[in-house]
Amino acid sequence: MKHKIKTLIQKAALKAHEQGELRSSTIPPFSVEESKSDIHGDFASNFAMTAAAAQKMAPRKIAETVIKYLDADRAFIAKTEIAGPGFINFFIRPAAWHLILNAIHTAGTQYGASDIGSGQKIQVEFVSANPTGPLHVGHGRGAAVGDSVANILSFSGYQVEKEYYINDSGRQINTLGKSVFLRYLASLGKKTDFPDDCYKGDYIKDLAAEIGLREADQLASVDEQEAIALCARLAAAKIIAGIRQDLNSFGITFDNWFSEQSLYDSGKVDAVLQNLRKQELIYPKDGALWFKTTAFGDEKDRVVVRKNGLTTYFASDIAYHLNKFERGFDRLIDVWGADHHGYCARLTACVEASGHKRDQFSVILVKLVNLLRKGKPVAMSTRAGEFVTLQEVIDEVGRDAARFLFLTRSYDSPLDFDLDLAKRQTNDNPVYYVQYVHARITSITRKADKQGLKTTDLNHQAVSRLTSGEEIRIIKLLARFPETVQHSAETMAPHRITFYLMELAAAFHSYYNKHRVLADDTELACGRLYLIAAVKIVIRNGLALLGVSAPEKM
RNA sequence: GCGCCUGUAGCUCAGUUGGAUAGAGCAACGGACUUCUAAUCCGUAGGCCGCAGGUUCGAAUCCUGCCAGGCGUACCA
Repeated sequence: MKHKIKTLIQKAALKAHEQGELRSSTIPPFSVEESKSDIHGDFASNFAMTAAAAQKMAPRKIAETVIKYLDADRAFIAKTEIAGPGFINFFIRPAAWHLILNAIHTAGTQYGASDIGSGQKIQVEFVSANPTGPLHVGHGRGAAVGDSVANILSFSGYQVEKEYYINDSGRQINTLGKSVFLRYLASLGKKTDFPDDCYKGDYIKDLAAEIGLREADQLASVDEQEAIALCARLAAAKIIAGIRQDLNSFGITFDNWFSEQSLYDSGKVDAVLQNLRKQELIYPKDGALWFKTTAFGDEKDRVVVRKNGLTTYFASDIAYHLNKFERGFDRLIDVWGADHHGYCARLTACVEASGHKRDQFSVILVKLVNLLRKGKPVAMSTRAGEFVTLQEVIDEVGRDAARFLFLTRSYDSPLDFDLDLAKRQTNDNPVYYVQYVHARITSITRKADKQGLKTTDLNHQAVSRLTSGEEIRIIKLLARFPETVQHSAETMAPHRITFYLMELAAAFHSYYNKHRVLADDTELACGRLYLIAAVKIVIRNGLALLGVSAPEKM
């Protein structure tokens, strides 16, 4: 509808110029926005103001001229007005709004979808928690954001693949093996020191017991280093299986699980380093090898191979991201915790060094989750074994509530997750407010079915009865859904969907309390049923993008 | 010190990429269930959009400088 009005204005301006009433034929960038207040109509354009400089005319005068030549379809636009400094306000006829409902019913589950991605292959990598312990609440936020972003992009015409990167190589995995092995020895009654840098959680003891039970012979027959390596391998596999299960119960599945170790095994890391060395982007200094990331805007160069000959995490990360491009992705999105933001510049550098464009790689930095208990912060540390797992939260708060809660603010903003609040006040959670709309509508249509009333057949006569302010307001909101999704895709911001749904839910609940859907007047009832069925479609589509269910009953 | 992010109602946060009178949810107060699900609704109250300049028809939004907070600033991941 906005687009339609925009074209009307452009045509009018050109026509006015032909008739000599406007000096210039240039059309400056201008906008058509929804009016905030009904007094200003349904849409407003700032064309006259932005054109003032080029036309050397007063904005209100330009507005007058444009309106004079506006070839407005009278079935569409009821009237136009000039207001304030030169806004052109458009008042849309209800009949024009009614057409939206038909479009929603026709599109169904696809209402809100678009092809702005035009089939581009895009990869979203998220969670990627180290396999050294179960997922905790903090990971939950990244999981909710990543999955939702993937949903939204896919709905917007991108070809999306979701990937989990497993850091199954390097020091922390060795530490894991050591922790498990030491707990195993302790369980045999051998006295051992348990160093501070080892993982102290109870889950380590469980792993040790399990691995000990199954691999006792093997562990006894090899030396300590091999035993640790064996423990590491088995424990990591076990933990990954657990993580996969936790994510499943959070409603999240990945298209691909990518192993860091596989990059070493296939020689990809070495190959990439050699390649960069040929390009003279890697140089030796102080006994280590450095990547010249400063050539691409990083503040200092970064080590890829340490003095002791071991590669850094960054080295395998370079190989990993280049490998992503080799797999044919046009764009890469990484979802990271905000505490990793120091990493952005160097990874962007390696993307550019490999001949790709800077904007083909973006990082979503999700701010920290502050876990609170009775309003007081809870310290969390995987190493110390002090954390509340994601699974615990899902069990106590519920999957839908948890996912919705994680998406109730921009990821740029830190999130307080009060356990007691989330557990105790489940009824106050906004997710129920939105889901309740879906359940209510289902309940009404169920009753209508019994009365033999049709809810999904288009009846122009009935729909034309939808003239109340509340009804038009709801239709306007429904009309805004597709652009909300697109905007959310462009900015990779799922919380826009969340806020949109809360607004739509508010409009519906308010309407419900004021007007009776199953009115005595059968024709009116049919019109209203057609309307609320459209609301149901949009609520369902929106919740689906967030990974939240739309219940038939509550 | 430098870099990134954040400062909006008592609290937690939105704010349609620069638009008209800045919005929600909690919390507070007062109302609405013989009627489609009260997990709901209606009303009242609450503001120097951190501060100071600048850009222009117009700024919470863009620029500069301060102030406050968070995170980062490894041959850790």
